[in-house]
Amino acid sequence: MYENGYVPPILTVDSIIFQLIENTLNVLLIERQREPFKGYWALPGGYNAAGETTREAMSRVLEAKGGIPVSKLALIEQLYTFDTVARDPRGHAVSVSYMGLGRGLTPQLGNTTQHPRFFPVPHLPKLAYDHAAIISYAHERLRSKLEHTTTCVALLPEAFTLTELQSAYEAVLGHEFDKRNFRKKFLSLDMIEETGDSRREGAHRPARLYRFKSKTIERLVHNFD
Amino acid sequence: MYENGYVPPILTVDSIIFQLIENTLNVLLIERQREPFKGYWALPGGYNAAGETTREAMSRVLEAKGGIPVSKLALIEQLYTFDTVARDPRGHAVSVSYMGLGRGLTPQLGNTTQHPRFFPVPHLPKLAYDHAAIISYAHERLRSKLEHTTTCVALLPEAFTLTELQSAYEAVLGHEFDKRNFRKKFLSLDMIEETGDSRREGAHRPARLYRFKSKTIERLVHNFD
DNA sequence: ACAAAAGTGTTAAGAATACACCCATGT
DNA sequence: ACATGGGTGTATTCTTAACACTTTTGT
Repeated sequence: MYENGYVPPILTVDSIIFQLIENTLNVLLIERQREPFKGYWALPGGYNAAGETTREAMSRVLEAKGGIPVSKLALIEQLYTFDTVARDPRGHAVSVSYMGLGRGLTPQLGNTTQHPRFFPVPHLPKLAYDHAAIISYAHERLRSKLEHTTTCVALLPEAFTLTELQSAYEAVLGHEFDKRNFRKKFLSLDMIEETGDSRREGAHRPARLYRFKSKTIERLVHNFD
Repeated sequence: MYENGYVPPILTVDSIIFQLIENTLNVLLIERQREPFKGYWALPGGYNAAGETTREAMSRVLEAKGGIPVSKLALIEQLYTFDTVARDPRGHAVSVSYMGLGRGLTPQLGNTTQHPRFFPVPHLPKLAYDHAAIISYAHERLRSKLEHTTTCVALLPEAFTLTELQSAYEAVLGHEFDKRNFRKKFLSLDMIEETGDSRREGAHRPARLYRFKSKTIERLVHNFD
């Protein structure tokens, strides 16, 4: 295959796709149809063949097994490369993982038999391989991105209320904020603006809608934590 | 090689080794002996064969081409996986990069013909491939680690003066600190302690020596920047 | 005595925290 | 009229930033 005796290791990709559902952070999993870990849940992943970039492989695998077209994601970022032991029966493999963020994602089950589903991160099913560790690594990275940057553009709809914004932070960071302090601080960062509209829903005062001034992810002057 | 037609891409590893020399951040480079980029300087890197973890491959290559035994490094951390184009004449390759930190490192030229040398980051020679971009990515990561953690344990000797500590920060972050504020803040973090000794050198008052209370890298309560 | 780096405190401005009530709407 | 979530201000504490002189040593 390659001249002069060089044999590369098996290369795989994994995707960790997060979205918020009902103020909770959720992650996309598929059900393993085969041993090892038959009946366990796993991150959508698969082989990376020669001639394919890791990002291409990730897109292909995510769509084929996870039922999510990569074009629906608002952010994709390479996470870490794991030297996975025992992932492949053929031996040692190297796995490049990507984190993806979006909102309103629903897996298209069309041609997959892998039952892709979003699970709330606080209540994950039994996980194959070291995927529990990978998810918590990804969650940690997401936490850190939220603290330092405007990453939540990728988790929220274009127009959102301050309460939704605060809930997104609370869901990812796992603790609550004081409403007045949160609003004062976020508004002082000068990264969001009112759309002018408001949203009526339920028997209470309508909420003003905001949008991010920039759709790209920016570094914050003062961090949240 | 592998059954059922799967052919993995070429996998390589690269190492970005930093150390401080005379209050300047330096990086280890080797001179390319062959085309492409013959005569340019490059990060020590090489092939990762099947059956070898990326970290093992990185250790092997760093010692063979860079003349630095990995045991001399105080910290090794995976940095990023680049889908390198045109790194290998045989086509698309995937390269896992590692950042290493140490002090007092001197390349052992024994069996290498690659002239490994440390170059000050502000004055790099002409670089092969996209290695200039990789070095600045690594530098950015190092900056961020220094701001948030006690990563400079890996850059300083066990006992160091506060002036040395401050110089390390200044060399990596690229800007100066006020001496009184820096000392006050660092001491208030409660992560270093006096050794009890001091160091006389030159025609001036001797400097007290300090050590980190923990040799592992800890998160700081308040950041530097 | 002088040159050179080590060491040291105070003040002012800005940021973070703690905390409780009124507002606009639907039923 | 009441229930529901939206919206707002102040006082205190902590952190940061700006700033200059004295100490100890070697020559």
